[in-house]
Amino acid sequence: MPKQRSVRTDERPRTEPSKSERTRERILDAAAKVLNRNGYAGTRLTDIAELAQVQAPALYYYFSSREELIEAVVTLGMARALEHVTEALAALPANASRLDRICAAVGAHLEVVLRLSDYASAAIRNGPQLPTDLRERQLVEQRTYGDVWRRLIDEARAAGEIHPDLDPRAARMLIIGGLNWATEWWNPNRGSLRTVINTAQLLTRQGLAPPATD
Amino acid sequence: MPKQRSVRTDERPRTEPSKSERTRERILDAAAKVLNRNGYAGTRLTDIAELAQVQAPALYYYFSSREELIEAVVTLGMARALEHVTEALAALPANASRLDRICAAVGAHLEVVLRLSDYASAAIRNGPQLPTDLRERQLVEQRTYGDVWRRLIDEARAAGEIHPDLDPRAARMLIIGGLNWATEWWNPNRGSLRTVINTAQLLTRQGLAPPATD
DNA sequence: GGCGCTTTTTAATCTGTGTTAATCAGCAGA
DNA sequence: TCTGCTGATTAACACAGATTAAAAAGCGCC
Repeated sequence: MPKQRSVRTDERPRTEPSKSERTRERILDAAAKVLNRNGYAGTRLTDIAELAQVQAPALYYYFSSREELIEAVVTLGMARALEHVTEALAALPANASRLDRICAAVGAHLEVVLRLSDYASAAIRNGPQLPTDLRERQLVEQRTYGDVWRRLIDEARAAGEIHPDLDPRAARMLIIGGLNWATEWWNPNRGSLRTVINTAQLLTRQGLAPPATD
Repeated sequence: MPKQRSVRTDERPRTEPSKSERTRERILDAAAKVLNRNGYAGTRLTDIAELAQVQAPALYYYFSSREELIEAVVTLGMARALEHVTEALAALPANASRLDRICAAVGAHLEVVLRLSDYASAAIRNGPQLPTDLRERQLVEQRTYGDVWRRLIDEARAAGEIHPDLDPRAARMLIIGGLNWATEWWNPNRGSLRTVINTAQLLTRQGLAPPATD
Protein backbone atom coordinates (compact mmCIF):
# COMPACT_ATOMS: atom_id res chain seq x y z
CA MET A 1 0.00 0.00 0.00
CA PRO A 2 2.63 2.61 0.86
CA LYS A 3 5.21 4.09 -1.44
CA GLN A 4 3.08 7.16 -1.93
CA ARG A 5 0.36 7.95 0.51
CA SER A 6 -1.15 6.28 3.48
CA VAL A 7 -4.61 7.17 2.26
CA ARG A 8 -6.59 7.80 5.38
CA THR A 9 -9.72 5.86 4.48
CA ASP A 10 -12.56 6.78 6.71
CA GLU A 11 -13.18 3.41 8.25
CA ARG A 12 -12.81 3.03 11.98
CA PRO A 13 -10.05 0.69 12.95
CA ARG A 14 -12.42 -2.26 12.90
CA THR A 15 -9.67 -4.35 11.42
CA GLU A 16 -6.54 -4.27 13.51
CA PRO A 17 -3.48 -2.76 11.87
CA SER A 18 -1.73 -4.84 9.27
CA LYS A 19 1.85 -5.85 9.74
CA SER A 20 2.89 -3.13 7.34
CA GLU A 21 1.03 -0.52 9.32
CA ARG A 22 2.62 -1.68 12.50
CA THR A 23 6.06 -1.39 11.00
CA ARG A 24 5.27 2.08 9.81
CA GLU A 25 4.24 3.00 13.33
CA ARG A 26 7.33 1.50 14.82
CA ILE A 27 9.36 3.68 12.51
CA LEU A 28 7.43 6.81 13.38
CA ASP A 29 7.71 6.07 17.09
CA ALA A 30 11.42 5.54 16.75
CA ALA A 31 11.82 8.73 14.77
CA ALA A 32 9.95 10.70 17.40
CA LYS A 33 12.16 9.35 20.14
CA VAL A 34 15.38 10.07 18.31
CA LEU A 35 14.19 13.50 17.28
CA ASN A 36 13.43 14.24 20.88
CA ARG A 37 16.78 13.23 22.15
CA ASN A 38 19.07 14.44 19.41
CA GLY A 39 17.40 17.35 17.68
CA TYR A 40 16.74 17.75 14.01
CA ALA A 41 20.26 17.60 12.68
CA GLY A 42 21.20 14.84 15.09
CA THR A 43 18.43 12.55 13.93
CA ARG A 44 20.13 9.79 11.99
CA LEU A 45 18.29 7.34 9.85
CA THR A 46 20.46 4.56 11.16
CA ASP A 47 19.45 5.32 14.74
CA ILE A 48 15.80 5.37 13.82
CA ALA A 49 16.15 2.12 11.93
CA GLU A 50 17.89 0.43 14.82
CA LEU A 51 15.22 1.49 17.27
CA ALA A 52 12.52 0.33 14.89
CA GLN A 53 14.35 -2.94 14.29
CA VAL A 54 14.75 -2.65 10.56
CA GLN A 55 17.58 -1.79 8.20
CA ALA A 56 17.94 1.84 7.27
CA PRO A 57 16.88 1.50 3.64
CA ALA A 58 13.60 -0.02 4.77
CA LEU A 59 12.56 3.43 5.86
CA TYR A 60 12.39 4.39 2.22
CA TYR A 61 9.67 1.92 1.64
CA TYR A 62 7.43 3.98 3.90
CA PHE A 63 8.81 7.48 3.47
CA SER A 64 10.39 9.00 0.46
CA SER A 65 13.06 10.85 2.39
CA ARG A 66 14.42 11.62 5.80
CA GLU A 67 12.75 14.98 5.70
CA GLU A 68 9.36 13.52 4.89
CA LEU A 69 9.64 11.13 7.80
CA ILE A 70 10.52 13.92 10.17
CA GLU A 71 7.74 16.06 8.82
CA ALA A 72 5.28 13.24 9.48
CA VAL A 73 6.43 13.11 13.09
CA VAL A 74 6.16 16.84 13.52
CA THR A 75 2.73 17.03 11.96
CA LEU A 76 1.40 14.18 14.06
CA GLY A 77 2.91 15.76 17.14
CA MET A 78 1.26 19.11 16.68
CA ALA A 79 -2.04 17.42 15.91
CA ARG A 80 -1.90 15.31 19.05
CA ALA A 81 -1.12 18.23 21.29
CA LEU A 82 -3.96 20.24 19.82
CA GLU A 83 -6.34 17.32 20.06
CA HIS A 84 -5.56 16.44 23.63
CA VAL A 85 -5.80 19.97 24.91
CA THR A 86 -9.00 20.58 22.99
CA GLU A 87 -10.56 17.47 24.44
CA ALA A 88 -9.54 18.42 27.94
CA LEU A 89 -11.19 21.79 27.50
CA ALA A 90 -14.32 20.24 26.06
CA ALA A 91 -14.59 17.90 29.03
CA LEU A 92 -14.78 20.81 31.42
CA PRO A 93 -18.10 21.57 33.13
CA ALA A 94 -19.89 24.54 31.70
CA ASN A 95 -19.48 26.56 34.84
CA ALA A 96 -15.69 26.32 34.88
CA SER A 97 -14.03 29.68 35.34
CA ARG A 98 -11.62 31.11 32.80
CA LEU A 99 -8.74 30.31 35.06
CA ASP A 100 -10.06 26.79 35.46
CA ARG A 101 -9.94 26.44 31.71
CA ILE A 102 -6.40 27.67 31.55
CA CYS A 103 -5.37 25.26 34.27
CA ALA A 104 -7.00 22.42 32.39
CA ALA A 105 -4.96 23.35 29.34
CA VAL A 106 -1.82 23.45 31.44
CA GLY A 107 -2.50 19.97 32.72
CA ALA A 108 -3.33 18.61 29.31
CA HIS A 109 -0.25 20.12 27.76
CA LEU A 110 1.97 18.56 30.37
CA GLU A 111 0.29 15.22 29.96
CA VAL A 112 0.75 15.12 26.25
CA VAL A 113 4.30 16.35 26.39
CA LEU A 114 5.45 14.19 29.27
CA ARG A 115 3.46 11.04 28.99
CA LEU A 116 1.32 10.68 25.94
CA SER A 117 3.52 11.40 23.05
CA ASP A 118 7.09 11.77 22.05
CA TYR A 119 5.64 13.19 18.88
CA ALA A 120 4.30 16.29 20.54
CA SER A 121 7.46 17.16 22.39
CA ALA A 122 9.54 16.39 19.34
CA ALA A 123 7.38 18.69 17.28
CA ILE A 124 7.29 21.51 19.77
CA ARG A 125 10.87 21.44 20.89
CA ASN A 126 12.48 21.13 17.50
CA GLY A 127 10.51 23.76 15.70
CA PRO A 128 13.24 26.36 15.50
CA GLN A 129 15.81 23.88 14.26
CA LEU A 130 13.83 22.64 11.32
CA PRO A 131 14.87 23.67 7.82
CA THR A 132 12.89 26.64 6.62
CA ASP A 133 10.35 24.95 4.38
CA LEU A 134 9.44 22.39 7.00
CA ARG A 135 9.57 25.06 9.65
CA GLU A 136 7.02 27.15 7.85
CA ARG A 137 4.48 24.38 7.69
CA GLN A 138 5.08 23.61 11.33
CA LEU A 139 4.59 27.24 12.23
CA VAL A 140 1.14 27.18 10.70
CA GLU A 141 0.11 24.30 12.93
CA GLN A 142 1.82 25.85 15.87
CA ARG A 143 -0.14 29.02 15.39
CA THR A 144 -3.35 27.05 15.39
CA TYR A 145 -2.34 25.60 18.69
CA GLY A 146 -1.23 28.97 19.96
CA ASP A 147 -4.59 30.40 19.04
CA VAL A 148 -6.29 28.12 21.52
CA TRP A 149 -4.11 29.50 24.24
CA ARG A 150 -4.37 33.05 23.05
CA ARG A 151 -8.10 32.83 23.22
CA LEU A 152 -8.02 31.30 26.69
CA ILE A 153 -5.91 34.15 27.94
CA ASP A 154 -7.83 36.85 26.12
CA GLU A 155 -11.15 35.66 27.43
CA ALA A 156 -9.83 35.37 30.95
CA ARG A 157 -8.43 38.84 30.68
CA ALA A 158 -11.68 40.21 29.35
CA ALA A 159 -13.46 38.57 32.24
CA GLY A 160 -11.13 40.31 34.64
CA GLU A 161 -9.59 37.07 35.81
CA ILE A 162 -6.08 38.04 34.84
CA HIS A 163 -3.82 40.61 36.35
CA PRO A 164 -3.92 43.66 34.09
CA ASP A 165 -0.21 44.34 34.42
CA LEU A 166 0.70 41.11 32.69
CA ASP A 167 1.55 41.28 29.03
CA PRO A 168 -0.73 38.64 27.52
CA ARG A 169 1.66 37.36 24.93
CA ALA A 170 4.63 37.23 27.24
CA ALA A 171 2.61 35.53 29.94
CA ARG A 172 1.30 32.95 27.54
CA MET A 173 4.70 32.14 26.13
CA LEU A 174 6.36 32.03 29.53
CA ILE A 175 3.80 29.55 30.74
CA ILE A 176 3.88 27.35 27.68
CA GLY A 177 7.65 27.52 27.69
CA GLY A 178 7.82 26.31 31.24
CA LEU A 179 5.67 23.38 30.31
CA ASN A 180 7.66 22.55 27.22
CA TRP A 181 10.87 22.62 29.14
CA ALA A 182 9.57 19.97 31.48
CA THR A 183 10.66 17.26 29.08
CA GLU A 184 14.23 18.26 29.82
CA TRP A 185 14.13 17.54 33.50
CA TRP A 186 11.11 15.49 34.42
CA ASN A 187 11.90 11.95 35.29
CA PRO A 188 9.03 9.62 36.17
CA ASN A 189 11.15 8.07 38.90
CA ARG A 190 11.89 11.29 40.68
CA GLY A 191 8.40 12.65 41.03
CA SER A 192 4.94 11.87 39.88
CA LEU A 193 3.33 13.54 36.94
CA ARG A 194 0.54 14.61 39.24
CA THR A 195 2.97 16.57 41.35
CA VAL A 196 4.26 18.44 38.35
CA ILE A 197 0.80 19.14 37.04
CA ASN A 198 -0.46 20.34 40.39
CA THR A 199 2.49 22.63 40.83
CA ALA A 200 2.19 23.99 37.33
CA GLN A 201 -1.50 24.63 37.72
CA LEU A 202 -1.14 26.35 41.06
CA LEU A 203 1.75 28.41 39.76
CA THR A 204 -0.29 29.43 36.75
CA ARG A 205 -3.49 30.14 38.58
CA GLN A 206 -1.84 32.29 41.19
CA GLY A 207 0.54 33.84 38.74
CA LEU A 208 -2.18 35.07 36.43
CA ALA A 209 -4.69 36.08 39.07
CA PRO A 210 -5.65 39.74 39.37
CA PRO A 211 -4.94 41.61 42.59
CA ALA A 212 -7.51 40.96 45.27
CA THR A 213 -10.29 43.45 44.63
CA ASP A 214 -10.88 43.70 48.33
CA MET B 1 50.14 32.30 21.80
CA PRO B 2 47.38 29.79 21.23
CA LYS B 3 47.72 26.27 19.93
CA GLN B 4 47.49 24.88 23.41
CA ARG B 5 46.10 27.06 26.12
CA SER B 6 44.98 30.62 26.36
CA VAL B 7 46.82 31.04 29.61
CA ARG B 8 44.70 33.39 31.62
CA THR B 9 47.41 35.69 32.90
CA ASP B 10 46.25 37.70 35.80
CA GLU B 11 46.60 41.11 34.29
CA ARG B 12 43.51 43.25 33.96
CA PRO B 13 42.66 44.05 30.37
CA ARG B 14 44.89 47.10 30.49
CA THR B 15 46.09 46.33 27.01
CA GLU B 16 43.28 46.03 24.53
CA PRO B 17 42.85 42.62 22.95
CA SER B 18 45.35 41.66 20.32
CA LYS B 19 44.24 40.83 16.82
CA SER B 20 44.56 37.18 17.62
CA GLU B 21 42.35 37.49 20.65
CA ARG B 22 39.75 39.34 18.68
CA THR B 23 39.67 36.62 16.05
CA ARG B 24 39.30 34.02 18.73
CA GLU B 25 36.36 35.91 20.13
CA ARG B 26 34.75 36.27 16.75
CA ILE B 27 34.98 32.52 16.38
CA LEU B 28 33.47 31.90 19.79
CA ASP B 29 30.70 34.38 19.15
CA ALA B 30 29.93 32.75 15.84
CA ALA B 31 29.93 29.31 17.40
CA ALA B 32 27.52 30.43 20.09
CA LYS B 33 25.15 31.86 17.51
CA VAL B 34 25.20 28.78 15.32
CA LEU B 35 24.86 26.48 18.30
CA ASN B 36 21.84 28.46 19.37
CA ARG B 37 20.12 28.27 16.06
CA ASN B 38 21.00 24.79 14.92
CA GLY B 39 21.61 22.67 17.97
CA TYR B 40 24.65 20.60 18.72
CA ALA B 41 24.58 18.23 15.79
CA GLY B 42 23.60 21.02 13.42
CA THR B 43 26.56 23.17 14.31
CA ARG B 44 28.86 23.02 11.33
CA LEU B 45 32.38 24.30 11.35
CA THR B 46 31.83 25.83 7.95
CA ASP B 47 28.92 27.90 9.23
CA ILE B 48 30.89 29.08 12.20
CA ALA B 49 33.82 29.95 9.99
CA GLU B 50 31.66 31.89 7.59
CA LEU B 51 30.08 33.90 10.40
CA ALA B 52 33.47 34.58 11.88
CA GLN B 53 34.84 35.51 8.48
CA VAL B 54 37.62 32.99 8.32
CA GLN B 55 38.19 29.72 6.53
CA ALA B 56 37.18 26.59 8.38
CA PRO B 57 40.68 25.26 9.01
CA ALA B 58 41.53 28.49 10.76
CA LEU B 59 39.42 27.33 13.65
CA TYR B 60 42.03 24.69 14.32
CA TYR B 61 44.55 27.33 15.06
CA TYR B 62 42.52 28.29 18.10
CA PHE B 63 40.79 25.05 19.04
CA SER B 64 41.97 21.54 18.64
CA SER B 65 38.62 20.16 17.58
CA ARG B 66 35.01 20.98 16.95
CA GLU B 67 34.09 19.50 20.26
CA GLU B 68 36.60 21.60 22.15
CA LEU B 69 35.25 24.74 20.52
CA ILE B 70 31.72 23.85 21.47
CA GLU B 71 32.77 22.99 24.96
CA ALA B 72 34.40 26.38 25.29
CA VAL B 73 31.14 28.03 24.32
CA VAL B 74 29.13 25.95 26.73
CA THR B 75 31.49 26.55 29.60
CA LEU B 76 31.59 30.27 28.99
CA GLY B 77 27.83 30.32 28.73
CA MET B 78 27.20 28.66 32.04
CA ALA B 79 29.77 30.88 33.70
CA ARG B 80 28.18 34.03 32.37
CA ALA B 81 24.73 33.06 33.47
CA LEU B 82 25.95 32.23 36.93
CA GLU B 83 27.98 35.40 37.14
CA HIS B 84 25.22 37.71 36.01
CA VAL B 85 22.61 36.25 38.30
CA THR B 86 24.99 36.23 41.23
CA GLU B 87 25.83 39.87 40.67
CA ALA B 88 22.19 40.82 40.43
CA LEU B 89 21.54 39.14 43.76
CA ALA B 90 24.54 40.78 45.36
CA ALA B 91 23.32 44.19 44.24
CA LEU B 92 20.10 43.77 46.12
CA PRO B 93 19.52 45.82 49.25
CA ALA B 94 19.90 43.86 52.43
CA ASN B 95 16.25 44.20 53.32
CA ALA B 96 15.01 42.60 50.13
CA SER B 97 12.47 39.88 50.75
CA ARG B 98 13.02 36.31 49.61
CA LEU B 99 10.57 36.80 46.83
CA ASP B 100 12.36 39.97 45.83
CA ARG B 101 15.52 37.95 45.50
CA ILE B 102 13.83 35.36 43.35
CA CYS B 103 12.42 38.06 41.11
CA ALA B 104 15.83 39.59 40.75
CA ALA B 105 17.15 36.23 39.64
CA VAL B 106 14.30 35.93 37.16
CA GLY B 107 15.14 39.28 35.67
CA ALA B 108 18.83 38.58 35.53
CA HIS B 109 18.31 35.20 33.91
CA LEU B 110 16.15 36.71 31.22
CA GLU B 111 18.65 39.47 30.61
CA VAL B 112 21.53 37.14 30.15
CA VAL B 113 19.58 34.72 28.00
CA LEU B 114 17.88 37.29 25.82
CA ARG B 115 20.28 40.14 25.58
CA LEU B 116 23.66 39.59 27.06
CA SER B 117 24.87 36.35 25.70
CA ASP B 118 24.25 33.82 23.02
CA TYR B 119 26.65 31.72 25.01
CA ALA B 120 24.32 31.30 27.92
CA SER B 121 21.31 30.29 25.91
CA ALA B 122 23.42 28.02 23.75
CA ALA B 123 24.78 26.35 26.84
CA ILE B 124 21.48 25.98 28.58
CA ARG B 125 19.35 24.98 25.67
CA ASN B 126 21.68 22.43 24.15
CA GLY B 127 22.58 20.59 27.29
CA PRO B 128 20.62 17.45 26.58
CA GLN B 129 21.88 17.16 23.04
CA LEU B 130 25.55 17.20 23.93
CA PRO B 131 27.56 13.98 23.67
CA THR B 132 27.80 12.27 27.01
CA ASP B 133 31.29 13.29 28.05
CA LEU B 134 30.69 16.93 27.30
CA ARG B 135 27.24 16.67 28.77
CA GLU B 136 28.59 15.46 32.06
CA ARG B 137 30.90 18.39 32.47
CA GLN B 138 28.10 20.74 31.55
CA LEU B 139 25.83 19.12 34.11
CA VAL B 140 28.30 19.90 36.85
CA GLU B 141 28.21 23.58 36.00
CA GLN B 142 24.49 23.47 35.54
CA ARG B 143 24.08 22.04 38.99
CA THR B 144 26.12 24.85 40.42
CA TYR B 145 23.79 27.26 38.75
CA GLY B 146 20.78 25.26 39.85
CA ASP B 147 22.04 25.37 43.41
CA VAL B 148 21.70 29.12 43.46
CA TRP B 149 18.07 28.78 42.52
CA ARG B 150 17.46 25.88 44.81
CA ARG B 151 18.73 27.87 47.70
CA LEU B 152 16.63 30.89 46.76
CA ILE B 153 13.52 28.75 46.73
CA ASP B 154 14.38 26.81 49.86
CA GLU B 155 15.05 29.93 51.85
CA ALA B 156 11.89 31.55 50.66
CA ARG B 157 9.97 28.46 51.54
CA ALA B 158 11.53 28.31 54.96
CA ALA B 159 10.60 31.92 55.47
CA GLY B 160 7.01 31.10 54.63
CA GLU B 161 7.06 33.20 51.49
CA ILE B 162 6.17 30.32 49.20
CA HIS B 163 2.94 28.45 48.89
CA PRO B 164 3.37 25.16 50.73
CA ASP B 165 1.47 23.16 48.13
CA LEU B 166 4.09 23.84 45.49
CA ASP B 167 6.67 21.17 44.88
CA PRO B 168 9.94 23.10 45.15
CA ARG B 169 11.80 21.28 42.46
CA ALA B 170 8.95 21.33 39.99
CA ALA B 171 8.28 24.99 40.65
CA ARG B 172 11.89 25.90 40.18
CA MET B 173 12.23 24.00 36.95
CA LEU B 174 8.97 25.29 35.55
CA ILE B 175 10.04 28.85 36.18
CA ILE B 176 13.53 28.46 34.81
CA GLY B 177 12.13 26.56 31.86
CA GLY B 178 9.75 29.36 31.02
CA LEU B 179 12.66 31.77 31.03
CA ASN B 180 14.86 29.55 28.91
CA TRP B 181 12.15 29.11 26.37
CA ALA B 182 11.94 32.84 25.88
CA THR B 183 14.79 32.70 23.38
CA GLU B 184 12.46 30.79 21.08
CA TRP B 185 9.86 33.47 20.78
CA TRP B 186 11.14 36.77 22.02
CA ASN B 187 11.83 39.25 19.32
CA PRO B 188 13.20 42.65 20.27
CA ASN B 189 11.00 44.28 17.66
CA ARG B 190 7.79 42.86 18.97
CA GLY B 191 8.06 43.82 22.59
CA SER B 192 10.59 45.29 24.93
CA LEU B 193 12.73 43.22 27.19
CA ARG B 194 11.34 45.19 30.09
CA THR B 195 7.85 43.99 29.29
CA VAL B 196 8.95 40.39 29.33
CA ILE B 197 10.90 40.80 32.53
CA ASN B 198 8.06 42.57 34.28
CA THR B 199 5.59 39.94 33.25
CA ALA B 200 7.89 37.12 34.26
CA GLN B 201 8.55 38.69 37.63
CA LEU B 202 4.92 39.34 38.38
CA LEU B 203 3.99 35.85 37.24
CA THR B 204 6.66 34.37 39.46
CA ARG B 205 5.95 36.49 42.49
CA GLN B 206 2.25 35.84 42.43
CA GLY B 207 2.68 32.24 41.40
CA LEU B 208 4.91 31.37 44.30
CA ALA B 209 3.18 33.45 46.96
CA PRO B 210 1.54 31.66 49.87
CA PRO B 211 -2.18 31.99 50.43
CA ALA B 212 -3.15 35.21 52.13
CA THR B 213 -2.81 34.53 55.83
CA ASP B 214 -5.63 36.90 56.48
C1' DG C 1 4.57 -25.66 -6.28
C1' DG C 2 5.28 -22.05 -9.13
C1' DC C 3 3.50 -16.68 -9.86
C1' DG C 4 3.14 -12.10 -8.57
C1' DC C 5 2.81 -8.91 -5.11
C1' DT C 6 4.61 -6.79 -0.90
C1' DT C 7 8.22 -6.00 2.28
C1' DT C 8 13.03 -6.07 3.60
C1' DT C 9 17.79 -6.73 2.90
C1' DT C 10 22.66 -6.31 1.13
C1' DA C 11 25.78 -3.88 -1.59
C1' DA C 12 27.09 0.24 -3.83
C1' DT C 13 27.07 5.33 -4.56
C1' DC C 14 27.33 10.13 -3.54
C1' DT C 15 27.67 14.05 -0.80
C1' DG C 16 28.81 16.85 3.00
C1' DT C 17 31.85 17.86 6.61
C1' DG C 18 35.60 17.31 10.19
C1' DT C 19 40.26 17.18 9.96
C1' DT C 20 45.19 17.24 8.34
C1' DA C 21 49.07 18.70 5.42
C1' DA C 22 51.39 21.79 3.02
C1' DT C 23 51.87 26.35 1.91
C1' DC C 24 51.65 31.32 2.04
C1' DA C 25 51.36 36.29 3.81
C1' DG C 26 52.62 39.58 7.06
C1' DC C 27 55.79 41.33 10.11
C1' DA C 28 59.45 41.92 13.96
C1' DG C 29 64.05 41.87 15.01
C1' DA C 30 69.10 41.16 13.92
C1' DT D 1 67.70 41.45 3.58
C1' DC D 2 67.34 37.39 5.87
C1' DT D 3 65.12 34.68 9.54
C1' DG D 4 61.59 32.99 12.22
C1' DC D 5 57.27 33.49 14.30
C1' DT D 6 52.14 34.25 14.02
C1' DG D 7 47.93 33.81 11.73
C1' DA D 8 45.84 32.37 8.13
C1' DT D 9 44.87 29.85 3.40
C1' DT D 10 44.21 26.17 -0.27
C1' DA D 11 44.23 21.40 -1.42
C1' DA D 12 43.58 16.79 -0.09
C1' DC D 13 41.91 12.95 2.88
C1' DA D 14 38.74 10.13 5.51
C1' DC D 15 34.69 8.94 7.04
C1' DA D 16 29.86 9.14 8.21
C1' DG D 17 25.45 9.00 6.79
C1' DA D 18 21.55 9.67 3.17
C1' DT D 19 20.05 7.67 -0.76
C1' DT D 20 19.65 4.22 -4.67
C1' DA D 21 19.95 -0.32 -7.09
C1' DA D 22 19.46 -4.80 -7.20
C1' DA D 23 18.37 -8.82 -5.21
C1' DA D 24 16.15 -11.73 -1.77
C1' DA D 25 12.57 -13.22 1.27
C1' DG D 26 7.72 -13.74 2.64
C1' DC D 27 3.41 -14.88 1.41
C1' DG D 28 -1.33 -15.27 -0.54
C1' DC D 29 -3.37 -17.60 -4.47
C1' DC D 30 -4.53 -20.23 -8.29
